[in-house]
Order: sequence, then C-alpha cells, then structure tokens
Amino acid sequence: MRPFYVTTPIYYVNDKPHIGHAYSTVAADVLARYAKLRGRPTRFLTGTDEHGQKIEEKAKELGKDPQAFVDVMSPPFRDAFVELGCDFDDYIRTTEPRHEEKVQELWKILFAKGDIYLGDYEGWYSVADESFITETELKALDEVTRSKVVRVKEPSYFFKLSAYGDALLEFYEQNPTFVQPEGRFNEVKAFVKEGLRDLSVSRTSFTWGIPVPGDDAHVMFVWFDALTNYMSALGGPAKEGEAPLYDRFWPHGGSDDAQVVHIVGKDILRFHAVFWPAFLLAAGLQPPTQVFAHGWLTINGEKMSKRFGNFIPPGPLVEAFGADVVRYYLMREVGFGQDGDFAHKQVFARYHGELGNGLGNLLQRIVASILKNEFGGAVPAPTEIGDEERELVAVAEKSAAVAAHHLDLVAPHRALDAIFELVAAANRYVDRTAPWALAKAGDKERLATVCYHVLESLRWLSVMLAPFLPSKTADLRAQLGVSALTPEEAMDQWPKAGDFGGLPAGTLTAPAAPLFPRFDPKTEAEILEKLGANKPAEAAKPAKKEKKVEEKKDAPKAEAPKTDDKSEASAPIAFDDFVKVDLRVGLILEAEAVPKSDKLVRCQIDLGEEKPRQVLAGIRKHYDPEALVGKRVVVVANLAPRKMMGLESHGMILAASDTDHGLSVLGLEKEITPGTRVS
RNA sequence: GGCGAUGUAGCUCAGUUGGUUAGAGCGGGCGUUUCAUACGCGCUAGGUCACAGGUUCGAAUCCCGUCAUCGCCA
Repeated sequence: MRPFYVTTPIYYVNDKPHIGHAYSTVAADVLARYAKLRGRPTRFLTGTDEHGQKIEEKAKELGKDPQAFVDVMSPPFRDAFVELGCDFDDYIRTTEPRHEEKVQELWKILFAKGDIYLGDYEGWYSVADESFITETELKALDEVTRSKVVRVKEPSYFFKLSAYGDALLEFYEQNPTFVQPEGRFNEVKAFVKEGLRDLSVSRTSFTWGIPVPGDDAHVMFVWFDALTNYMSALGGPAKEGEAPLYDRFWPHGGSDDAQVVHIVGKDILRFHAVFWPAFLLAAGLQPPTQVFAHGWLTINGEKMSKRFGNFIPPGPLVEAFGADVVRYYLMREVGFGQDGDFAHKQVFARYHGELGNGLGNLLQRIVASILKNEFGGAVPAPTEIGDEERELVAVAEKSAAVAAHHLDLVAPHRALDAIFELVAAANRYVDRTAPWALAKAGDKERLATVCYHVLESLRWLSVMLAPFLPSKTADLRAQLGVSALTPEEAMDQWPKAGDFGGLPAGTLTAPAAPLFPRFDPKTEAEILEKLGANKPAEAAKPAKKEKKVEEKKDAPKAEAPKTDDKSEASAPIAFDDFVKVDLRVGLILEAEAVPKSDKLVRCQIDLGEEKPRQVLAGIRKHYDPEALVGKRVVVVANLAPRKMMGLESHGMILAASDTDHGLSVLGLEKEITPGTRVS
C-alpha cells in the first residue's frame, strides 16, 4: 500500500497555541488516523518553528537566551495537540540538531549546484513579517507593522528562483491537484507566470538562525529553514539506505512513491507551493504530492486578531466539550479549504443534534433497554433478512464508500456528511421495525434480526468515525462489546460492501453512560458564559446579514422570542435600525382558535387602517381567544406576510415568556388609539 | 489597475458533460411514535437559481454586460 505522509505547518513559537493551530493539526490527525485504519504505512508530523529575528527580539525583551525562550514556548503546542487527541508520530523543533544538519545539507546541495549564490540585497525589511518587502507593500501596511520596517542593505545569499519558473509551471501542469483547493492553485500559477525573482535566503542582521555553511556571518532565511522540516524529520535529504523513513515516506520518483500531503493555512501557501518545490526541484529531489490550503476561522463571526484579543486557546474548549467534540466540530462545520466560523452556540447545536440525538441516542435506544431486557445484553444472531435490512445495509455500504472517497480527497466535512447518512438510516430503521413492538408481541426471531442490524451499523460507525472521534468511538466499541481498534499496516479495516455482519453473535454488550449526554440549558448558558462566547457572538455577523435583509426588503423574522434568549447580550444597533421595525398599537377585534392547531389564534386587529388585519399568534396555550377580544397589544406592523396553517398572518403580536410564568402579551396601560406608533 | 473566483430556500451549502415538478442539512411550521439522552420518524420551504441580454427545441448549468462580495498580484 502506498505510504502516506501528512504534515501540519510547524508553528511559530512567538505566541501561544490557539484554535487555528488546533484546526490544522486536527485535520492532519484525522487524515493520518484514517490512513492508518486503511492499513497504509503512515507518518504524521507536526512541530514548531523556532528561529528568526522575531524570536530573537522577544527573547531579548524578556532578558532570555533565545534557546531558553523557545524551550519554554514550544511545549505548550505539543501539549495542546496531545490534549486534542492528536496522535502525531513525530514532533520536530527547528532548533534540534537533526534538523539543522539536514537544512545545511540541503543548502550545500543547492550551493554546489550554483543555485545559491552570494549577492547584495537592498530594500525594505519588515521585522514583523520577517521578510523583505516592496515599496507597494510598504504602503499597504498598517501603522504598527510599518513602524517595524527598516531600510537595509546587506550582503545576502540568493536562491536562483528565477531559473525555476518554467520547471514549476511544468510541474504544476503534470500535477493538476498539487495545490488544493483549485482556486488557490490558480493564484499560485498566476503568481509564477508573472515571473519570479531570485529569493534572498540569508540574513546578516541577526544571529538566531541556522548558520550558512561556510559563512558564519549569515544565518538562513527562516523559510528555507522551516520548510525543510518536512524532510529533515524523515532524516532527509539522504542517500538511499541512510534514512529508512526518508526512503519510505518521501517520494523518489518511483511508482510506489509515498503520498505526501502538507496541510497549510492559506497565508503560507506561496512558501509551500512555490518556494519549497523550487528548492526541491533545484536539488534534484521530488516535491510533495499535495499542498492543501485550508481557510481561516472566525470566532463567533469575528476575525481572530490581536486587536480583538480573541485568539481562543483550545484548552478551555476541550475542558468544556471534550477533545472529540472540538475535533468533530472543526471538521464538520466548515468545508475544508474554505473559511469558516467557530461559533460556540453552533458547537452545542451540532453536539446535541448530531452527536447526541443522532448517534448517542441510537446506541442508547437499542443497547440500554431492548437488548438488555430481551437478550440479556448479548448480541443475537440475525434470522431472516427482509427489505428493510437490505436497505439499511445498502446505505451502510454506500456511506462507507462515499466517506472513504471524500477522506481520500481531503474533504473531511463531506466524509462526515456521508457517515451521518448511516446514522439517520439506522434511526429510521429502528422506527420502521419498531423493536419495542416486536418485544411486546414476543417475536424474538424478528427482534433478533433488528437488534443485530442496528448493532452492526453502530459497529461500522465506530470504525468510520474513529478518525474524528477517537475516544468516543473507543467508548462506543466498549459498549458494543467489541475490541478496541488497533490499526495495523497492510490491514484495511475500513468497512466495505460485503462486510456487513462482522459482529459476532453472542458478543456481550456493556451498556454504560450515554456517549454524548445532553447539556441542560442552564449548563449550556454557563459554559457559554465561561468561554466568553456571548459578547462577540452577535457583533460581526449582523453587519453581513444586514445587507441581505435590506435587499430582500422585509425578510420574515423568527416568530416569537424564545425564553432561552435572555442570557444573550445582543450587539448594539443604531437608532435607524430600530426604526425599521414598525411597532403599532393594535386593538383586537376578533379572536378565534385556528382549527387543528394547539398554538395558533387568529386575530383581527384594528391598526388604525381601513380594514382590520389578520394576525396569527402562537399564544393559544396561554390565552383563551375570547379573553383577547378588546385587548390592546403591540404589533409588528411591517413584518412580511407569512402563511401558517393555510392562513396568512400580516404581523406579529409581541409577547414575552419564561418558564415560571408562561407567556404574557405586551399590553398598554391606557387606551391609546389603535394604529399609534410605538417608539 | 491587472488576474481569478463567487453570488441557488431564513442559515450553511450540493447541483456531474445544458434536458422530466431545482436538492440536502440545520432552523421554522404541522403531524406522529414512546424503545431512547424531552430523544426518533413523517410531512412541510411555493426559492425572479444576483440583475439584464444572448445562444439553444430547451440553461441555475454555455456566451456578453451590469451590480455585489471575496481572493491573489513576493
């Protein structure tokens, strides 16, 4: 089987780990776990990038030796990833001798070939970005960054990047999926097509870096240093036989070459998709198979930035939800490659809706009761198979195949989509076959078949979800009474067509606590509060939405305010926004219950208009229709009409409710004329 | 300014090479079950497929333009 080598960016240790770091690393971990399950020889690398001027300066500020500084800064990254359940095979630090040696080796190869030469660099240098910048870029910088730009003239080694434009374009041509997503690849190609300049790859202005071989005045450009980690961690570059990992996990141009996937953020795509393959091509080495650029995460709709101070560390999230849930959310919520939002409330929504209600409850409803009561907890042997079973098996097979396909294409979110098809199908199956009725009727044979099929579906799910939810699926398997998954090379454990039925009859299940216990609303609110998720939640999003609302004029709004909204602190709105809502005093002329609805009341309301308006209100449970007649209420008069139960509603009666008092319509203390504007 | 994308149901997005009544999930509404973590299941979205033209027997799907949003141009 083709070896698989997946890497994350190595993280710059001038800051603390945040959710963005977690995102890349979790994605890589999912891919690695998947590959291992498939029986592929797999290697997963992550680590930290520890050289450069910024580090040197920061250490100095703190009065520390740079090495001592990075020794403190690096471990939290490692710890954060471990905490997130990331099972990396190697963790590289660019200050390790094994790395420095190999970087120098690569340098020597390029230098010997004449692709690295000594020249002079003159221009602007941004300390913040650790790169030389052009005049245009300088202008575009914000003040903070600009204050850290200096004019430099120094001797510098250059890499002959200009000579590799055509080679790169040809390489791109031959490897049409080298960069993903496709849109990013276009940018890369456009950039290369415009022509490449030689790249300055050394510095004399600071010393915290890998020394240039043979010229101690220079240290290497951080990117030359950093990119090489992917290779140095394998012990390369090296001659055949010198470094087994390198031989196995780095491509050499053969048909059995490893698949190498670099997961990167879109901000560092160029380094990976242009410079890195250029270095390698120049050195006569093989570039990686693919560079996958993922998007940015916003936090509750807000950009992550120092200014907002909303870099959220993964730790508290893991503490609140558990590593698996955080992993799941990250992989599920945003299309991999696209930008996405990390919204705390959305985590709860997915947790309850998909994990709890969908998956957790499926296990619960079969194992904890029926199986226990009817079969003493032991998996029964299925008997006769009917259409329902065939259908379920078909969905399972399709789900596994489609999920595998998407994981192969680095589309974890789509894989999860496919996997949850099976969850839904299994729940449907339970409903249709109604095992509780079979139990009552004493139809043990049929019941055995039904139980078996649900349990076997769950077993499949325990495999398919293992890359995403390593610990929860372990729990699931324990409850099912099957052994823990242990990936083995050359052994493909992914479920496939024909495999359904692998769960041995007689297996003793071990019902335990629910897999994904519900958070009650109070706990949920407390967690949100604790994570500071409430305030930013509304701030940035409405800005985007507002335009849409305007475009569509009066987009229908949510029906009635819900009680659980009280803990939310809404973002401030302008007076102009408030005025958009046309609130009027209304006099209820008629009110009658809507047939076949236990909630709706149909009201004819005088709003000072020619004709009374028909408004439907979901207040039947709290108000007797007759008692409403003659009441003055507050009505949203410019709400877009909406049909309910076949009747049109032209407005909305304001009301408030809580759990202790029920619901109360907003009234007026004096007999204000109907139609009067409320402000 | 140059290049490239994107604009589909309230939200997030699918829609293969143009072809029967434009789809999914979530949310909303209605109904239903009671095995289960107040969980499940069924039904329900009348969406000018951004806008305006064109090609075609036929376009969300191809072409031109307009508008909006976004990305890249070391």
